[in-house]
Amino acid sequence: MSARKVRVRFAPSPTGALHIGGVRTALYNYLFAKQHGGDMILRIEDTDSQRFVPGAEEYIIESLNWLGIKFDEGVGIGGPGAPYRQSERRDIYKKYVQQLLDGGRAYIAFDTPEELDAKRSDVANFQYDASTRMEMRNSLSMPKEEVDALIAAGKQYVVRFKIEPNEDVVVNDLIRGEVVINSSILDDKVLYKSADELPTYHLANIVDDHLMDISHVIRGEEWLPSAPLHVLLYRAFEWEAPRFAHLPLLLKPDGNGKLSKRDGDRLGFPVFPLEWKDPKTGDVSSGYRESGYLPEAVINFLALLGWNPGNDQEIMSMDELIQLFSLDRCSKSGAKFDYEKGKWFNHKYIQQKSNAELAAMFMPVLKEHGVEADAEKVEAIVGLMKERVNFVKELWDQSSFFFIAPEQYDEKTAKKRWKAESPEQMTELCEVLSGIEDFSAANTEEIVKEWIAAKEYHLGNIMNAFRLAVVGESKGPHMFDITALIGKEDTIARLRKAVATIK
RNA sequence: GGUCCAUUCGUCUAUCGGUUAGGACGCCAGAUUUUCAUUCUGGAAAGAGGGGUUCGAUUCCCCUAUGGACUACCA
Repeated sequence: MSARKVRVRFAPSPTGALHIGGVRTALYNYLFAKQHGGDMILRIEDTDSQRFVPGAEEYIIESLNWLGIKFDEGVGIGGPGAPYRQSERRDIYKKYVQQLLDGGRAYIAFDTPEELDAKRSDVANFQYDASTRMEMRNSLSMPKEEVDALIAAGKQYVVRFKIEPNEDVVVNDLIRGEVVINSSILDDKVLYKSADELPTYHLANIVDDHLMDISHVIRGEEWLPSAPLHVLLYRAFEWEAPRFAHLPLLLKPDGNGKLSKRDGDRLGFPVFPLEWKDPKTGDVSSGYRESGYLPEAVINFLALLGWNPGNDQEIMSMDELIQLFSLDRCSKSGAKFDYEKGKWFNHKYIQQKSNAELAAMFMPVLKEHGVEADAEKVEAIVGLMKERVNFVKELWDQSSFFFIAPEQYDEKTAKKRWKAESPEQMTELCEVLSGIEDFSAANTEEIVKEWIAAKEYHLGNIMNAFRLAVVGESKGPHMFDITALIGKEDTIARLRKAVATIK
């Protein structure tokens, strides 16, 4: 391998929200670049003016920013290769298109899209290539004067790459090894359209990767079939081609096929990093961020979908991933998207957060429920409850009773735990509690247990009824941790209310 | 239809010719617990099929099957 400096790019098209598979591609590029001390470039491939969606570019940048995937050069940052938006590079492409034309490696074609459609429905498996191009309307089949006249008359045309047939083109893929495709199955790809004076993806991509000195092209497997075309293009320009690595696809969790936005809607999980509102339809799609995912968890989860470090380690920070990542440990086959495992990763990362950090994230949720609580109390509660949840917002379901006294009591639990003697015992318990000075968990527990022992009550019966009265159902952490947090007054009030209410 | 890529527990995957085929998620069971969770322990669960090569194939080769991607003046 050449000693070229590692430079990779993530080159999305601003046609909508960034798909989670695209995020993974960006991540692998990033990990690879950083591991080799190389550069990561963000290029926006907006050569299709038809499909441009306003806001998409900003969305992409914000998403990657949230996830901690950083760029060294590109749109929004600048750099020696600027501009990084392909629509701003028209003149550059024109020059290279002309070079191909002058060298006889490409030609001008006048066939309209309608004519081609007609031809395709007419002739089965029609392909615009060496076997058919002389029958078409182009600068190869027509006299030069006619071509010039048509152009002078303002007739729209495209420039097609002239592919020589019957040649085995070898793509050396870092993940898949040698992939050989015969050039005869390739068509004379359109490289440039006079209508909008823009190149198509293939030309723009090759020119930019060359000009930006990209050393490795790491992209989705959907590009593998066109990789030979790209190799041929590099050869036509006499440029050194970058190394290629085609990543396996992210598949639907159930059934088969590529993971799509629809699957997320259908199965109820996000396929986009951030919430996205389609400017045309107004449809809103959920995002990982809004669903309560920690960026670290999304990164870790995605990293392991198609790659592994070769041992049993699963929890890895971005820095560790950068250390451990390698293209030759990427799998070749597609990975079904396992949303359940994603949740588990989030659970793991929540456990790693400090109580203060978690409390800060929980505060807005409390506010939504109309609860005002001081940070210290929330921190303590979060510390008690975090191991039970996958998401910060689940904290509310688990711990709302800390903030709001139960309005009603779970029927099943009441039936099972509230005995005939419970009202009397709970009233007695109120007396015991009211006499306690130090209401800390340890002290309260000691005194209450002494009382239970002295009275020879059944510990389980007392505690379960106590819990029902304070929490409203049969759940929650250690009882005395709860009472210490809600305080003596509230504890007693809840007990009295339960005695008056539960039958 | 054509071309290319792929194929180990339900899912993500380990294994670079010799293993009781390992781990994780999920699932089930048990233990712990004043409840619910958590946690811990255990369990069920896999080499698509057929041919070769080899003393020996999950591993290498071929065929078949299945899945996927691509096959635009989209990326």
